[in-house]
Amino acid sequence: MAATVLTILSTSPLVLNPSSSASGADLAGKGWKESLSASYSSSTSGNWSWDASDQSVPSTPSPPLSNDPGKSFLLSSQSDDNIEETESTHFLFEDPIPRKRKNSMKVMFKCLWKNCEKVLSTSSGIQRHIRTVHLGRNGDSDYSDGEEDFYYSEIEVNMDTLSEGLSNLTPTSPTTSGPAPFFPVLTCDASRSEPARMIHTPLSQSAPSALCHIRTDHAYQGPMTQIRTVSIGEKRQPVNHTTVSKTHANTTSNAKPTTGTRKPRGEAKKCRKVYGMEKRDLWCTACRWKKACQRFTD
DNA sequence: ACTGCCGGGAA
DNA sequence: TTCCCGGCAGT
Repeated sequence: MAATVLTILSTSPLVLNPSSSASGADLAGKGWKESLSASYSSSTSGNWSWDASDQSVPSTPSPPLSNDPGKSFLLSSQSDDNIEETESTHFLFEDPIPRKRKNSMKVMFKCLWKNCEKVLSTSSGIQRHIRTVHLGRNGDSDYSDGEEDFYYSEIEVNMDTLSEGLSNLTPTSPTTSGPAPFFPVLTCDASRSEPARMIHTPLSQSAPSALCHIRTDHAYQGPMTQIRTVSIGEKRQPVNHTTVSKTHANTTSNAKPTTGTRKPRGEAKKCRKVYGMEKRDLWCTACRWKKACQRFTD
């Protein structure tokens, strides 16, 4: 039974949903996921959850950018027939664990139950969700026989592309209008053949090239589930936007101990790396002279 | 090994 | 001033 469900889900998650527009509708009626994901941007915790089954159909065109967090919060607290939701909002404002900032990958837990692609931020949350909603167990008891493990998988969602949209305005293509035709600009549109899909969360909107990597840790789910290594978007270095705080911390704590002032080395690709030695004439002059790059500054 | 670039030198 | 490179340091 479980294997069947998993097989169906893992092989054709996209095929399932469009046909189930009716069953998706009652899920969509709750309208909580949008508000939650909307408030994601105002918080670092990222404990949002959304329903990935396609209710993003044009009939619910709620403008994703116009959500103001306050209203969203009201909405989400209003439709709280769900324990997970209150828990999510709880975490949203508590943020007990400082998350690693570095490459802002968020680990989420996705329910694999048929027609329920609920995503929660904690394993206990998803376990409880499965226990109560799908397995029909008592939600109060934390007793778990481990069966829930069959019905969810751990996924990683990359967030830094959110700021990548902003970085379009800034340095990658600087004022010198450097010829940067070598950037692999969005080579993977395959997974986005259906534009309407991407509308329903602000996350996916602001992060069009989000790298979404799904994996599972349950070996007994068989090889089928491992296929879900969907990489939406080119793995590009987020140029420039995270470096500021890092270098700042560096200079304040450690004021040039022994050697001279050596900059911590920015993480932006410079001319040499971008164009390569063979196209050295495309480098900026500074790079040609082995000076600090002027085109791709940090 | 590769990369970024400081320090210094030649033209 | 422009151009180049040795060599150091970070990755």
